[in-house]
Amino acid sequence: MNGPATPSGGTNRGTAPATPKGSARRAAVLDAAEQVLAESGHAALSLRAVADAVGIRLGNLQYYFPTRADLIGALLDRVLKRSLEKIESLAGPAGERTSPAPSEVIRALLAEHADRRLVRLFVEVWALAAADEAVAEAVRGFYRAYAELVAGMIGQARPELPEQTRRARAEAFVALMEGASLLRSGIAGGPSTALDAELKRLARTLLDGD
Amino acid sequence: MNGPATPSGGTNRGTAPATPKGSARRAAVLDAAEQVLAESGHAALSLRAVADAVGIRLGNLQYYFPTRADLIGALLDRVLKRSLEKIESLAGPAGERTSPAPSEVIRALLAEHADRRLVRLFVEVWALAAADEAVAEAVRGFYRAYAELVAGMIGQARPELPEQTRRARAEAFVALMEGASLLRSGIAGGPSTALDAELKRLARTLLDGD
DNA sequence: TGTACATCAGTGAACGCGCGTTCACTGATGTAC
DNA sequence: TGTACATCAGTGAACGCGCGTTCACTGATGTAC
Repeated sequence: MNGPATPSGGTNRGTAPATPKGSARRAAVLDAAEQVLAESGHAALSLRAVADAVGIRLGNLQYYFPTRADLIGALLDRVLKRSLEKIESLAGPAGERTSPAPSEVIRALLAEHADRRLVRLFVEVWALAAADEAVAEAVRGFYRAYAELVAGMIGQARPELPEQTRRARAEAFVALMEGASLLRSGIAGGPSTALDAELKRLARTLLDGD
Repeated sequence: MNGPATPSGGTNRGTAPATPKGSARRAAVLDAAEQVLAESGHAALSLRAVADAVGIRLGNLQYYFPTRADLIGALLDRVLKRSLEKIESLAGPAGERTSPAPSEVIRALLAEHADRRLVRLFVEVWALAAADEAVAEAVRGFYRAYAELVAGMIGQARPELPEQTRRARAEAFVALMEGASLLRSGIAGGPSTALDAELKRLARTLLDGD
């Protein structure tokens, strides 16, 4: 406690890591945080719990994420970015006509949230958004981009539809999928092949119907 | 601290109140807890915060709800019970043919979750369910009953449909409505009359279409 | 109408605990000369 | 190839705080006789 005087701590705390090891650690911390969030909810997402899960010390975790808000913010960014990339890879780039068939996209999206961990993660994200306007803005951005991609798909199948109709159908499609994730994941109901068939039928009429 | 010996505290702690005043207080506590949960999320739902909101002391609140789990459990029961009663009053009793027209039911349900406070409450309930299997069971029970009511309505409009189809359609209807609440409430998107129209169209095909 | 007593409702203080955050420090790694 | 130095990564302890819970107690209200 009475060693040589130092400047005010490290010089790079909380910024992007400059080293392979550093960025791997950072990713490992986010992985563990995701796990805790999906399994136990954000009330249980303490810095100590995450540090334990990674196997590092609290102070070390804070080298990467100085505050809890930093950790949650980075986690949120990564979850939304990853999910959007996944959807992009399923649907094809927004403006192009390289997409797979609608029924294939629907099947893939439904398969995506057979992953209960992912669904729970999103439910937590919704709850965070409900209580924090900054989070809500990020979440709305995600769903805007998601709907945009779906609207692009609809435009390929039914190019004569007016822009506004495509948009509305795309949003209804997203609503159906997100609601379905609740019903199919064990939170609000269990899996059911009859429901899946009905969802596919309905989703198809939204993508290329009428 | 050295007064006369007493038995182990009060005799009725945590059970149903026996007095008009008592049950009014109990309801006021639950009202305040709902408010805190909807506005700030369940991480902010502390016994002290609720007691402050009601204007009573912590110890007094604990006369009605000895533990946090008691409070959250009672809150959850009341929210689900109320919502189901509301849906019942909109759809008419399960077995009878006194229901209003499908389009009217859809309109009323969509109007219901124009109430952002209610939507946020449900998002918190989903998050609680995601992290607690006992809560999840109660939530699934609610959605089972909700879907049952919808299946009954479908049965009135399309009595020739097999039971399983009615059920699947009812679940898809519920999924659509719950997803729509996210998209329309500011959590995952904003209100849109074009989306509303699309949702109504889609919901009608589920209730009496084909 | 009065009195004794049980129950209901409410008070106030203390407890131990886990939390986010701050801080001084140390060891490992890279880089300039 | 060696050395000096800056930066990166990690350690360990302490802090003040709000939390759920426990507890002994008091005042208000109802009820039996």
